[in-house]
Amino acid sequence: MRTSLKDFKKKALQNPEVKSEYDRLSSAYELRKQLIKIRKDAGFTQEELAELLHTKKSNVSRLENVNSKISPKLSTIEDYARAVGYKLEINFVPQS
Amino acid sequence: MRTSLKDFKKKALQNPEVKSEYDRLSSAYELRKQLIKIRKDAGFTQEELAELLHTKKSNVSRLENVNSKISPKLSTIEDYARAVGYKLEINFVPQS
DNA sequence: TTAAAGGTTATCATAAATGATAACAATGTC
DNA sequence: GACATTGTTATCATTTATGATAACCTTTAA
Repeated sequence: MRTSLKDFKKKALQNPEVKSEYDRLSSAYELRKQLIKIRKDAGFTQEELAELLHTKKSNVSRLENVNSKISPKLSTIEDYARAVGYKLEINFVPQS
Repeated sequence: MRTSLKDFKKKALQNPEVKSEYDRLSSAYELRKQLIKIRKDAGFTQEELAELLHTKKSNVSRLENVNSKISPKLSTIEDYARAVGYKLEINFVPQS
């Protein structure tokens, strides 16, 4: 990232509105990266996982896709995690 | 509003318990208990929080209600948490 | 260069979460 | 008692996630 762009990002994040949006998007991004990671660590393809979840690979792809506009249900994430041998741990941490 | 959000945040960060070990939950039941806890800690009624979330108190009640059969969207929980001064942290932990 | 495997995208139908309204219960205060 | 405040429950409308199907892209290996 070039310096000017970095500066812009830094400045933009000082705007509370922009920052909250950034936090939301980045957390959604992180979530999907984690989903993909635990699936691959478990050795499943999307299609195999889809079968475990009684659904189709296209739906698994949509869930994992970073560009997706959806906000999944909590149970969907829980089911996904359980199918690949994980469980969800949710913490509420004070905003700083 | 009884307690301003700013006052709450300040107080929360000074509290060692809140700062060092945040609230953990594993089940939907504990999730809802935590939702109620962070709302009350922030000094909001359901109606006040509903207004912050641009919704109605009955919907907040439904979300918090332990007997509720719904599995909320991730964004709903995130919005709720942010409105009372928290953010969500989600971890995938291996099933034991 | 083919085919197969893994993943993506578009679309539509359905199920379920959420929004809104109203009536009600519980609780405390005067 | 009457009253306001807070939270609950039921219901219906609307929005949205999810299910299903099909076509497509990308990579890899034969």
